[in-house]
Amino acid sequence: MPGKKSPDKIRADLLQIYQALLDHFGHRHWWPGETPFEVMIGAILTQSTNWKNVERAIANLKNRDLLSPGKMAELDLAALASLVRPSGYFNQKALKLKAFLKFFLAPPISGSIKKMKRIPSPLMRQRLLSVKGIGPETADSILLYALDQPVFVIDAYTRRIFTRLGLAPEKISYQDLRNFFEQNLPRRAALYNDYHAQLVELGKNYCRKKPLCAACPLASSELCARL
DNA sequence: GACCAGGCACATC
DNA sequence: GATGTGCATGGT
Repeated sequence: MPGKKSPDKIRADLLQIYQALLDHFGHRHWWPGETPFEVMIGAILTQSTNWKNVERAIANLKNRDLLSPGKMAELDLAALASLVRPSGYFNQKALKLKAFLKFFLAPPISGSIKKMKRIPSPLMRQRLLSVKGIGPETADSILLYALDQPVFVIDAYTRRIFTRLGLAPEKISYQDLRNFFEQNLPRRAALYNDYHAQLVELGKNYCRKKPLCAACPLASSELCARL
């Protein structure tokens, strides 16, 4: 990060932003999902999609008792696509789910979250990225929210908010922005978990393309460059 | 009816 | 490496 600010100042700002969001929204208790497997499926389904629509898709699977790796793997592609239809891009997502299930059920993971957790996080990330349909954000969401690894998830909200705050250039790469957080925050999965969740909440409610700055929880903190 | 939502793969320059 | 495009439902 190009910065006139000292590392100490950057770290203080990052923690101050988190605290302001935590005070305003309360702990977010993410990820919304009952099991690590459900979290991973949700991570794929939520790509560029409103979470409400993902919930409908997951409900379709749950209501038919199909939200399990074995049962989903047995479904034919058209049936799976039909079930996840509400989440949008349903043909693409059915293919992505199939690719992930194949990866998840095959050795060395063999359908075991424990085995997944045992694989060192950078290697696990690399393997997730090799699955068609899993990109950087989805891989990191799985690492953080399903496997409890201290990996900071970057999404469109994170980029927009930190650009607005003047803390990141607009065209910063995924990896550079992720490094910015991981190098300036204590390496704790629980912190990364709720910090990202807070940013999504902020992004959904205030820091949209048309800024709604007046009521933003960061307005009074004098952190937002738009104020 | 336009715009947006917790991306990604692929083509092209 | 940067930029453009297809994928698609459902809410505002």
